[in-house]
Amino acid sequence: MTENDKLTEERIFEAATDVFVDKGMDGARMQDIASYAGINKALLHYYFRTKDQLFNAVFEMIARKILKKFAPVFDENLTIEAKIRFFFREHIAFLQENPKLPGFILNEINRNPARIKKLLKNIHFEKLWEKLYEQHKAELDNYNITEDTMPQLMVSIAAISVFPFAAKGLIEGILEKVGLDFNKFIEERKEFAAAFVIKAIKK
Amino acid sequence: MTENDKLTEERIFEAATDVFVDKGMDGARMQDIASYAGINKALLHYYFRTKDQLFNAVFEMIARKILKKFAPVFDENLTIEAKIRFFFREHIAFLQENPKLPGFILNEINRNPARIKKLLKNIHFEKLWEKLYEQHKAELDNYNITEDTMPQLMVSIAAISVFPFAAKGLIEGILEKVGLDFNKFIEERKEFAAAFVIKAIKK
DNA sequence: ATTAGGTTTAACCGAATGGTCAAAAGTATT
DNA sequence: AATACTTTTGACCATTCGGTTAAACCTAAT
Repeated sequence: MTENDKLTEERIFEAATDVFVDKGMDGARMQDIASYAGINKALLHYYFRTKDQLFNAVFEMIARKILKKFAPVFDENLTIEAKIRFFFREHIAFLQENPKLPGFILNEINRNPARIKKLLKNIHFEKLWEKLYEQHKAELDNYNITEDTMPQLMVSIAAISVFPFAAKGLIEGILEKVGLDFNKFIEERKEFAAAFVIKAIKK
Repeated sequence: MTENDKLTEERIFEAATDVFVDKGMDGARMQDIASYAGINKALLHYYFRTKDQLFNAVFEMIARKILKKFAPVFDENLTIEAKIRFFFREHIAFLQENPKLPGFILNEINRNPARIKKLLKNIHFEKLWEKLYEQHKAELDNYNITEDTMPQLMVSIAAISVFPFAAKGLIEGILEKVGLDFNKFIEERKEFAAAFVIKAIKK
């Protein structure tokens, strides 16, 4: 029973994840999720009372998954440059396996900015900030990184990693027209991005 | 009459633009657009037969508007560095006035990747490419730009400019938590981004 | 004043959608 | 086998939504 339970609920959850990520909250249909999970629509409401509830469960799971991917940046004991290389390699690899996540997340943040504030509440950026600073204090003399430009740098790094996936349709289209392959472009990007950023910040 | 015509149709179009950009195709409601334009819902269908037709009109207008903003990069007679500075200054300024466009465009591209291919059909990237190369042939010795890395560079530049707006809700939330203001962050970004990219590509 | 044209509206329609319900089916306990 | 409980289903409901229609309204020409 409890075994079968888990199976059904899990099947629903996975189906919901697929459909929501693909169509977004507004575009997703409960019937689609049910069909995709191979069950009756009423059973959806039996396990997750409303569409909102189901969506929230999916969204939170995905958000947690993503935040987890960022964590190593603050933990790993590496030099600045090694960390940058590590980040792009791991993060882009993650996005290669989940190429639709950026578009989904960005869109849903736009649709409901309040939700994200709730998620951010439990993260103490000042602490992470200080931790990061402590880790690399000695190195910083060799780089053009100040307290002012740090947020700019972080956003730029995120942008360089995430944007190609958020704009996949567009970039894929353009690359195709000049005879290039999106997947190869992404594969090369892991190295390019790291070198690019390192060069930009080095004194 | 024809004066009033223009006024009504224009009012509808502007209302539709606002609502579509805000809610996306799936989230937008014809009734909302009608109310926003101060007219009856039936009148919407009188001027634009279907929701799809209205949406396509809005989308194409916006796409054209954006592409126009990119054009100067290929025309202006400036050095590479001046062009990069010019681009970030102008493009970010444009996004400051239209902060919701990136999210809208990216989301709709995801929803219907076929549409973008149709739009790209009329743009000949190979020609723009060559034109750009001709313009800066003499300068290129001073920069680490090759045929291989050119697409990576272009995407990175776009990413650095567009991403903060596409992820506005998220970035705003994080900046707030460390006592920073999004608008100021963006204002400073014009200069930072240019310096960052120039430093990254300089030999 | 009447006619003819486009413009605007209220009322309505059918399909789709999120959600409910009562009954059926399945399972475990006694 | 009977009982009690959970899971699953088909049928159904209320509302929302894109879209239609016929009539009212407005304006200009005759």
